[in-house]
Amino acid sequence: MATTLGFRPLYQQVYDLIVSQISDGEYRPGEMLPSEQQLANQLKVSQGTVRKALDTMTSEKILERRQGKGTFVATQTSERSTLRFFGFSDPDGTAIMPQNGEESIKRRKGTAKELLQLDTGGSQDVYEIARTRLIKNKPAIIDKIVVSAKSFQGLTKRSPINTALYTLYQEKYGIHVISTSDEISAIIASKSDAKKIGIEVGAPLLMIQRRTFDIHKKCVEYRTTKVNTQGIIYTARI
Amino acid sequence: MATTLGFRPLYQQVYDLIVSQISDGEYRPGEMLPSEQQLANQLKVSQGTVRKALDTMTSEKILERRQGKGTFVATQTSERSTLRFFGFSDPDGTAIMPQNGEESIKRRKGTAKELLQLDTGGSQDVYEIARTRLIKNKPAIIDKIVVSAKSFQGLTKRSPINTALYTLYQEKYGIHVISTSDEISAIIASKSDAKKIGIEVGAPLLMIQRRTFDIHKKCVEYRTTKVNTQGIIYTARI
DNA sequence: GAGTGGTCTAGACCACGCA
DNA sequence: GCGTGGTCTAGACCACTCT
Repeated sequence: MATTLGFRPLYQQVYDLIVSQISDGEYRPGEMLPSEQQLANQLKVSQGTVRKALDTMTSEKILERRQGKGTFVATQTSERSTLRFFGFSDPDGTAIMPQNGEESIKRRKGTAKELLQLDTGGSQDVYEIARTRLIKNKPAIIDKIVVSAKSFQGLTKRSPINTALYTLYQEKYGIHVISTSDEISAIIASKSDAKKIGIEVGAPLLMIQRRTFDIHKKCVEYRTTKVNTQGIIYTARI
Repeated sequence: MATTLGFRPLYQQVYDLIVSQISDGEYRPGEMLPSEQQLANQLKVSQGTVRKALDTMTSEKILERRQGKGTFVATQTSERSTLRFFGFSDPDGTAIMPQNGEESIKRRKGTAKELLQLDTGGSQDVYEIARTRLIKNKPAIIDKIVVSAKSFQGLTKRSPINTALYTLYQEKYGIHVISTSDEISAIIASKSDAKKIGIEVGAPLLMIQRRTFDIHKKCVEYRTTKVNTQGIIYTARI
């Protein structure tokens, strides 16, 4: 069955296998997986063991299960991808979907800090996406997004990026985002910040430094977001 | 076993029962629950069904299970209670534990907004705890904490509060905190803010408006925290 | 009616903690 | 060595979806 050393429970082995099949593209987003019974037969384990693996993946939002239909690889719809972890809302609580504004992408050497945060797999080059985003048609958010150039070949050619970024990562680069970690602070708008989103120098901005992790717990994106929180609220739920 | 209408799965009924026993004080924090087998016999369900309920409660941090020992009602240690949901850290990532500074508690009528957010059960009175907290012996955090007076009888007499608040809620008022929801924005320090934590008027502050929920998903606390993020970072993980 | 996931059971064996 | 939780199995029946 397994050597005692380095033993992993069967259901975790099943979990690992299916995760790697998803990240290898054997099962694509939206696609239906074989039924529990079929998987159990293929893998020579009981249905209960398969279920435990699938249930874990469901709670991690990697899969979606629908009674009477089947088990599906989760898709990142554009709404979900932005709001999935943390999102913006009106003071009255209704969710806000920022629209994309100006955007530029360039390739450059990563700074020491960026390479420390990102899991580049040895490569030194990164893409930097700079963009503004609009709330109610007014610029309110400044994003600087850094990703490994190695993992995102040809990203500059995709500009302007019209879909949500996490959707792009998934569909074009096979990167399945499952978690984020945010560091949040308050800063004063610099001259260039103020110009980009039409506020005075010295106005308060929320700064969010986010690391984004894929299905393998690898850090695939390092993002700095600055938000003018006049009339907007950043929400975190747990 | 159950009428088709209003049916709840057995494991959810078990879950509900144990949750209410914990909140009624039949099982106290730190106490050991009966074994799976004993519970199964008492409740006339299979061990697997009990396990599913206990596993859910474990993932919600209501219980802790230790192989070979037993299942225990979770306790809020003072470190965990502050850092459990979101916490403060140095720019280099090490966690910071703020110390309590000045504190005052008063009883008053709740504002419309507070009564809307809080689950007061009809009562109009609230306690407001105003306090500052120190980072590296310097005032850096301003808290305003509002709770229902009905649920927290005699709170003024407990001042100054030396333990972590969530620990107090649990030990003295039988309120078991299990989740929070934060709204975050950036503001400019007012004159009174500036005075309290020794910064200039107009400096940027992070403002966190938090609702805290107990084991019954009831909102038991509405808290406004203002943080001077010079040299401190507020961290959120998901 | 056939196929899917959802619930529930009964029983086996393993790994851990402790006396 | 005993009691605990952790893993795994095999099989039953239910509820939902689609044809």
